Amino acid sequence: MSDLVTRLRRHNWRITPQRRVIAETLEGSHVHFTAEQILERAVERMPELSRATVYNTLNEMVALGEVLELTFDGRSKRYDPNADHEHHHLICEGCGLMKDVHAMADPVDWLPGDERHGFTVTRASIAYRGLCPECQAAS
Amino acid sequence: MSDLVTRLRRHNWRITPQRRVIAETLEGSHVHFTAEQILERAVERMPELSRATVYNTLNEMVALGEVLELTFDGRSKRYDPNADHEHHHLICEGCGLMKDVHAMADPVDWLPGDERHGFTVTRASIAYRGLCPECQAAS
DNA sequence: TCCTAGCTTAGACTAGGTCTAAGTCAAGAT
DNA sequence: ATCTTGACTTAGACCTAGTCTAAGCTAGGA
Ligand SMILES: [Mn+2]
Ligand SMILES: [Mn+2]
Ligand SMILES: [Zn+2]
Ligand SMILES: [Zn+2]
Repeated sequence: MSDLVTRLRRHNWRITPQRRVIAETLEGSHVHFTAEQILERAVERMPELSRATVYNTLNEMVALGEVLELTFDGRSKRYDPNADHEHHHLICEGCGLMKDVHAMADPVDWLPGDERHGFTVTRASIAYRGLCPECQAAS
Repeated sequence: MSDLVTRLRRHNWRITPQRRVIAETLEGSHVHFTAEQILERAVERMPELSRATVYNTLNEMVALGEVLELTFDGRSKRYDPNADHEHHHLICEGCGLMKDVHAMADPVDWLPGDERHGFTVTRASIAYRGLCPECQAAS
């Protein structure tokens, strides 16, 4: 019983076998998988699982606010089960490696009122970029 | 003579008629266009301009560091000629409207050393999200 | 003038993601 | 227990952003 499944259950959202496998595949990892990677892994446990269900399910979990959708490169979206812990990301520009990081301040507090253009600002995420140790050595 | 063209000239990079039209199309706007929008507009001035040249040219300007590539949604990339002024973005979750904003501090300073995982951190960008005045009224 | 490297082109191609139409399933009503 | 109905799943067609290819075009240097 994964923590993500527990959180999903609270939204009286039907936990079908397919949805459970997808959620457990996401939760089991400490990385940020693409939809295709999730399909690839989930299919090992449920071979008849379809691509459409993976995409539908991920989109629903994002809509419920229990999974984050990350789009740092222009390539595939990545899915992050860690939606209940505020955090940011550190991305290697060499190899794409992505780490969770925690900043010392909430960036929303650093946006002055006259820079808000009348918006209601609900959240902010920081993308830190640099080179990981391996890519530093390689260059 | 646009400011972006002036900056590009410094990299001894051939300013062909196509590249000039693309750069001026980008520069002339205060918004964040997609490649297709740039093609659409540039073609009004140079009808034989090709899609491939627009993509090649945008990628080169990004590689030169004179244009920023923004990927906030999982859809098309957006191009920002304002690469010489450090800034962040405020995005409406309702309609996608994107505004430039300036924070009161550099987020790199808020990332403690023990959160850097051995990376060299070179830059950080903040994506603020919320609802624009129009989308607030509509909801 | 000729050569060469770089630039541009049309259009084929790829990959990520969405949509459709048909079939399956499961919770609540009877 | 069976029925009903809406929700869920499926295969595969489809869409769109972006890349690649092969051929032709340019411009600057020898
Ligand atoms: Mn994360
Ligand atoms: Mn901008
Ligand atoms: Zn790296
Ligand atoms: Zn809006």
